[in-house]
Amino acid sequence: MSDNTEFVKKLRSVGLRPTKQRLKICKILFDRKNTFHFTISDLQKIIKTKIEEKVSLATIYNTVHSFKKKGYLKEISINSDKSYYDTNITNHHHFLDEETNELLDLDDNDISNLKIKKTIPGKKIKSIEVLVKIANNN
Amino acid sequence: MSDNTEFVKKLRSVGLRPTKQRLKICKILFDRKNTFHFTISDLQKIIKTKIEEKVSLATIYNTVHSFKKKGYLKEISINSDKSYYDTNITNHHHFLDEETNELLDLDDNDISNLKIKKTIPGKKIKSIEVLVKIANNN
DNA sequence: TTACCTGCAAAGAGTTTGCAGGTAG
DNA sequence: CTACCTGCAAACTCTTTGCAGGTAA
Repeated sequence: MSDNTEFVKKLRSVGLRPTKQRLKICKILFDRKNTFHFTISDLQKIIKTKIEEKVSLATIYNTVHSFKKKGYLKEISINSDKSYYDTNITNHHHFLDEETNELLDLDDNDISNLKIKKTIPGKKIKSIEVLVKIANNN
Repeated sequence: MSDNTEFVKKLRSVGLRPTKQRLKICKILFDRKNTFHFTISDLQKIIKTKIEEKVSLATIYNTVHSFKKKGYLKEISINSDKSYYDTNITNHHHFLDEETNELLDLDDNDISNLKIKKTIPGKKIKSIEVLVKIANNN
């Protein structure tokens, strides 16, 4: 937390200079126990609320994109007007609550051994993402 | 084809009047053997190319949304700047080729019996969508 | 000092909406 | 005739880009 060394290393490893704006973004994204699902505007609101200083949209996009490229953030495949990101970069899937639009993690082993039986010549599988849409039980 | 009766019925069943613009959209969407994955702008281009007459964007959006609401089209969950739709409304999944950005159908039984072991109290599963990202084999 | 970064504002892309004239029933 | 529909353009939202001043190394 007060130890920014880890965040400085993280930023350098993606080729970004550790500026104070980026360190704040790091703190919000990575200084937490639980998985965090967010959109860019969620992140912007949190920065505005929790932190005395403003960080411009351009900087937020740029930083999030760099983390995503390096694999420190995952982009979640749901159809939405916005892009959703996830700080949980392990192999896992999602519930999407259609009522509240909330995302919930679904562990890889909460799914019976998922296997794709069809193959495409000359192509290999890069990732498998499962989205389970849920709604109220009535 | 020359028999529009089916399309007229389809349009009425979603609460839309069978206008000539909408019948053209129907012809493109539903008068085909194979599944059709498209974006609104794909559809617009096809209309412009194959059909002598112009159909406005507003009409295309409105018609596609009505079909989707009624379940005659499925929206595919991928993260993209655009929305993708699918004329295959059976239970199935997709390959997404990361090289070409093309979508390919993946039959439900091309996936080993998919089962979600985790449940959320008070919620039930509405749908399960699997997206398999593929890329060149090198 | 140099290369990179920031904030701002403008520009882009996809989608939605308001409205005046047109058409199905 | 009435309600609904069409095309157009403007408006909106999210995202990207250009640029002038600022900062890390």
